[in-house]
Amino acid sequence: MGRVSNARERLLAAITDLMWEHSYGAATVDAICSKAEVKKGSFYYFFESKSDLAVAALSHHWQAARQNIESTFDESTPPVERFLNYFRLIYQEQQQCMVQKKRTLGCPYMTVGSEICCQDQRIEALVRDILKELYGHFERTVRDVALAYPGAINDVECIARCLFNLFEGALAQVRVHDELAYLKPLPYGIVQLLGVSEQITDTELDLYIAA
Amino acid sequence: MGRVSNARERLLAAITDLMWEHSYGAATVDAICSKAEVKKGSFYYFFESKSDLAVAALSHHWQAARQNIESTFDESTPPVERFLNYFRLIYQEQQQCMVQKKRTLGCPYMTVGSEICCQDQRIEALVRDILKELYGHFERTVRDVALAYPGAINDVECIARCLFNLFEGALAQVRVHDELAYLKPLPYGIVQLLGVSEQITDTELDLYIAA
DNA sequence: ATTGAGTTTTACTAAATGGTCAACTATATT
DNA sequence: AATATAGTTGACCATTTAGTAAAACTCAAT
Repeated sequence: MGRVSNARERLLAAITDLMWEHSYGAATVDAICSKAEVKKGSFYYFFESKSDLAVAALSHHWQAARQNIESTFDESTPPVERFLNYFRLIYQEQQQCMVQKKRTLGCPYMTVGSEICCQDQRIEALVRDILKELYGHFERTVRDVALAYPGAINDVECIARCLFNLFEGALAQVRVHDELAYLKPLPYGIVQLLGVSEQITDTELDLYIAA
Repeated sequence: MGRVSNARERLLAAITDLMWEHSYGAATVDAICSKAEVKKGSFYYFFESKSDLAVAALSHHWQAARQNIESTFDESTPPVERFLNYFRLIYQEQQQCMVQKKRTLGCPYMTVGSEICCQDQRIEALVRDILKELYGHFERTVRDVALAYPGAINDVECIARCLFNLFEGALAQVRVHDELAYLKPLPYGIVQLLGVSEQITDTELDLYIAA
């Protein structure tokens, strides 16, 4: 009973956009409300605080992204390809930002996490969990590469962390410079770090970069 | 004539600390003033605006860091060692943060840049310039590695960008997780990306990681 | 000791901030 | 049609925000 509303969803979308396009600090309650076309009273009907909304929004965003990521890192795909496909996913996401927001935006979790990590403990904890879960896919996949190409990798965790850093670093660069091109070196870096550069031809790799 | 004052320097130090330890948004004029023990009137005597102070502070911080970085990347050092020494520099800096600020803080330029890149054009432009200058050292050094180990590297720029991403990614992780350990995989990643892992023994590498 | 530039201080503003509340409205169920 | 319930509204509040104005003070050189 009572009336129904999608204001909650509009608020989640609004703060996600504002945090990603600008920053958590720049996403004021007024700005969120006007973007979501929701009055402030309704804001506080659905959420206890701005920090609360941010947690819900990041969580929601991650839930949505998860499906895509899980299928990308599915074990049915050969492990090196999983990373190259994940690269393509990232590349396309940033391309879409370019079209929709006229800007590249980088990784929303890392961006918000880096801004907020000394301010809001709940957001900090959530971002850490998200990044750890994402990293988990990296480590598992590197382990599969180690099985597929014996001798190529001697320290799985070390290589997995390097790959993760490579991705996050590239996304940070892309955001700051607003330049998609900063992603292009990734496929080369991936095969080099995985020690499989001899197993994969340059033309195979170019398919991913051109994407 | 007139008196001399170090209030300007105290303000530079205060905003640098606040931006790095928290964020640009969290560094309010009042917070800066109280940290610097300077009254607001004096603030606006020395700087036109908060954004002005931020530009001056980042610039000042970079000028100070530059000397250390330039000597680390000096051509008198063998090129692979330059990267490993730069890693050590970074590691020690973060270690120092841990002692002085009870927290790791990551890369101040990337952190501020990522927060502010869609808000303040002057800060954005400055951060881009700083990051580009730092990247320049990477590219030059990779070029020297390519000369020293012929055949190891076929695309200098690509590898240089990957190394830079690796560093910045690791620093972002270190900041978000407040964990120095996230830096440890870097030396392995460096030699792997440079394709010189066969030229360098694991024990040699461990010297850098243990540092 | 006077000068005058350099610096500090206090008190102020106008706008923006996060947040509250009681009254109101729409709607699904009975 | 009545009613309970879910959602909406706009006016309001205290606080914090960046920034201003100008008087008061301090010190080095004359």
